[in-house]
Amino acid sequence: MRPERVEGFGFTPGTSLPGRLGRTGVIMTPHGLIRTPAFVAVGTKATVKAVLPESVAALGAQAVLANAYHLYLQPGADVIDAAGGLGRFMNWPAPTFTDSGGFQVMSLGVGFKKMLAMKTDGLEDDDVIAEGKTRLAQVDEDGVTFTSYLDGSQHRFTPEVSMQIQHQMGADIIFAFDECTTLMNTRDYQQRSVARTQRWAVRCLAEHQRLRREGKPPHYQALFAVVQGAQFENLRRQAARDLVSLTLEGSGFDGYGIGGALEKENLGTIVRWVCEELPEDKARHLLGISEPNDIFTAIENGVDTFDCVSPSRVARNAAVYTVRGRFNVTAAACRWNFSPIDEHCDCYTCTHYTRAYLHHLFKAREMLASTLCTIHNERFVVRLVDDIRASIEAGGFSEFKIDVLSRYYGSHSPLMG
RNA sequence: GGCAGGUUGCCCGAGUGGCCAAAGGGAGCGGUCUGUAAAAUCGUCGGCUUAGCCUACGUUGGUUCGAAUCCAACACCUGCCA
Repeated sequence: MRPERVEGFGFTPGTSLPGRLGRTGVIMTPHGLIRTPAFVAVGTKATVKAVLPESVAALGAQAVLANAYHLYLQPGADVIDAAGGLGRFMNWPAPTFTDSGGFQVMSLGVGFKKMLAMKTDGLEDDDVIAEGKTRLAQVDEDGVTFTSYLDGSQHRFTPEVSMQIQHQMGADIIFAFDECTTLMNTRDYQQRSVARTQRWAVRCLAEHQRLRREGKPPHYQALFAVVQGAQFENLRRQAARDLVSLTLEGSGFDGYGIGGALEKENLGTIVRWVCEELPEDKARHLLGISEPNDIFTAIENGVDTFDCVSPSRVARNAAVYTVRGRFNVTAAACRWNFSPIDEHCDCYTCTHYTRAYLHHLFKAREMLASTLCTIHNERFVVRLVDDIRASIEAGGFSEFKIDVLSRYYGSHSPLMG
């Protein structure tokens, strides 16, 4: 597929969901269009793990999101710059995003998921760290000190550094450097953190504009601010309003990201609070979401694009999506099952391989297992979002949502074929 | 023929009188994963009527309150000597 070449950047809303914030639209980037809602595949280290770019394109992904922190550590933003930018470097001709490293403030700072599910009572914010983990990120007002997970060396990220790195790597859409907090942090900390993320946003915008003015930009890079505020309505709304009203030299952010601690039950509510404050003519990206129910919830509450590591990570660990729910192909029930993962799926994997074969590949620890299951899972999510877009345009979103979710979360086991 | 070492749960392998249904791996079985320190990680893993009982550490017999652990014989396996 040849991406359409466009000069600037922009977002044009299309069909709206009656009475709701959800809509279709088109994001224009120098490397082509993104028809929204859209799922953006994650390729943290400039590769969607285990899959060729041609396959990523073939499964319908419109854009790829890489990570500034990871690529800064390895191979270095200068290498990517010399290669002609992120897209050229990784042989991905379509639109690209880079995340700022803000998520790593949390993931390297406190550890991960187990922690997020734990009780927070009696813990000071500084105690919030996973057992047995070493804190690899330390936040202060000016920025973050990272300890490289690769070699232990110390690195300093500030809003300015993140902008410089992301400009050097040249993705079409870049994110402001934010602090991603967890649900475990106290309300007081969340409040101080959002305020700091706002101050960082100002610095990001200023540095972004300076770099655009003084640098030699290969093309227009769009800067998205990130709305934080955890589960608190006033923090979320205020954060969104502050970012929307922020302009320097007459221009502000090109779009908005929604990030941070999201209670699963309140995902829709939180997204709605934020999107109600955001202008209609700017794109909204929800960071890190991909479960089917979350996708519907996010879209109907105003999100245009989102990304998530889950489809690919889970695929490498043998879990696959079907219209009737998720299952692990390592399950014994797959050993003699010669049907595809999902009869309804049109992906390369489902049209060529059986559950029994994938089961075998995982048991034998063959790399192709990861490749094939990633192709399937990414296709599953991309297609779901494509179908949601079509249902909005056709006026049948609600029916489609009920239909999909009742089958996906219904009692029929996907292992039964 | 002689001397020495060995035989442990599906597999490998610790354990040399009670805290041993037996460490640790692996396999098997099941789960988890939401801006990727992830080809990671957790649980389970003899049976049952499961705070208890039964069956188990090559086989048979013995010592002992008590044996995978000590003794004897036998069966196989591995070295070295003839």
